[in-house]
Amino acid sequence: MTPPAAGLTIGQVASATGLSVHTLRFYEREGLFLHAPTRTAGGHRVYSPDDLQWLQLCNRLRDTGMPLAQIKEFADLIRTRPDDYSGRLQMLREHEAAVIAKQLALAENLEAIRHKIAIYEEHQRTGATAGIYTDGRQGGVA
Amino acid sequence: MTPPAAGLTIGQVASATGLSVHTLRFYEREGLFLHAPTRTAGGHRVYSPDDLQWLQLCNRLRDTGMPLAQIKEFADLIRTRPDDYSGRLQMLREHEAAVIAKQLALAENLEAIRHKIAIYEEHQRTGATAGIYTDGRQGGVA
DNA sequence: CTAGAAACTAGAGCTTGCTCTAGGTCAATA
DNA sequence: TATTGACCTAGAGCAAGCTCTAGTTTCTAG
Repeated sequence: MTPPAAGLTIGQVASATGLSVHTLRFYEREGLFLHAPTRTAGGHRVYSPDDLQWLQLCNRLRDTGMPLAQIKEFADLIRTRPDDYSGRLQMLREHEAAVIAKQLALAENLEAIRHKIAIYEEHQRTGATAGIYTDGRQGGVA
Repeated sequence: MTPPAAGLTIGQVASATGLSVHTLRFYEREGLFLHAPTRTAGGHRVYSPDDLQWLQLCNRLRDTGMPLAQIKEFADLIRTRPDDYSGRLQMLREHEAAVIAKQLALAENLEAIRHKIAIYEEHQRTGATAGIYTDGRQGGVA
C-alpha cells in the first residue's frame, strides 16, 4: 500500500520551503495548513507534496505582505467551501491590487533613493563641504 | 536673526510625515534624528523644514525595508562624518540593490498569484468540483 | 542493538516597530 | 484669564512572526 505517496518529514519540508521546522509547527498551530499532516506510528509528521505546494503559495502570499491571519482566512475558505471559489477569488484579487500598489510605492521610493545617491556622488565629486544639513531648503538634506 | 525659520510643532510634523507624535518621540529616543529638535521656553519640540525632509527620507528607507537600526547607522554617519559621503553611498547602493531584489521577487510572486487567480476563474467557469486538493500533482493546490 | 540525529510537546522568550497610559505642563483663543 | 487642546516624560503594553528551551521519544545507519 501507499505506493506513489511520497511522504516528507518536517525536516525535508523545512529545507524545501525555507521555513524552519519550528515555523512549520507554529503554522500548524495557527491553522495555516489545510489539514493536519498525517503521522507515523511514532507520532512524527508526514507531509505530502500537496502540502509543499500549499506552503509555497503561503510563502508567496506572505512575501507579498499578506498577514498570517489573512492566509488563515484563505485556508478556512478552502476547508469550509472547497467548491466555492468566489471568496478566495475576492481575497486574491484584493491582494493583487495591494501588491500592485506596493510595486508602485517601491518604484517611487527607489527613484528617490537613486536621486539621493546621485546627489551624494555629485557632492563627493565636487568635494562639497557639508554641515549636518548640506543643501538647504530645496531637497537634499544631509 | 532667524527670519525665515519656519518652526514646526510635533503635531505638524506628524501630519506632514504620516508618523504619529508617539512615533516621532520614539524615533528621537532611538537616535534616528540628525540632532535633537530645539525646544520652546516651555519645553515643546520645534522642528525645522530640514527635519521634515530627513523624516521623508527615513520614510522612504523604511518603506523599502530598511530596518530602523540601519537608518540610525546612516544618521550616525551623517553626524560623525558630515563630509565623507563614502559610507553613506555604500549603504545607499547596497540598499538600492536590496530594493531591486525585492522588486524582482514581488513581480515574480505577483505573477504566481495572478496565475492562481486564473486557475480559480477557470474552475469557477467550468464548475470544477474540488476536494481540498483540486488539481493534483502539477501546480495548483487548493 | 546501539548511538546519534531528528522529531515530539508545551510553553516561554525574542525582535521589531510601534502605541498607549498616567499624571502632569504649556499655549493659543474666546 | 480661563479653558481647552496640544505637548511633556517615563515607562508599560502590544501585535506579528517567529525562535528557542527542556525534557523525552522515535528513527536510521552502522
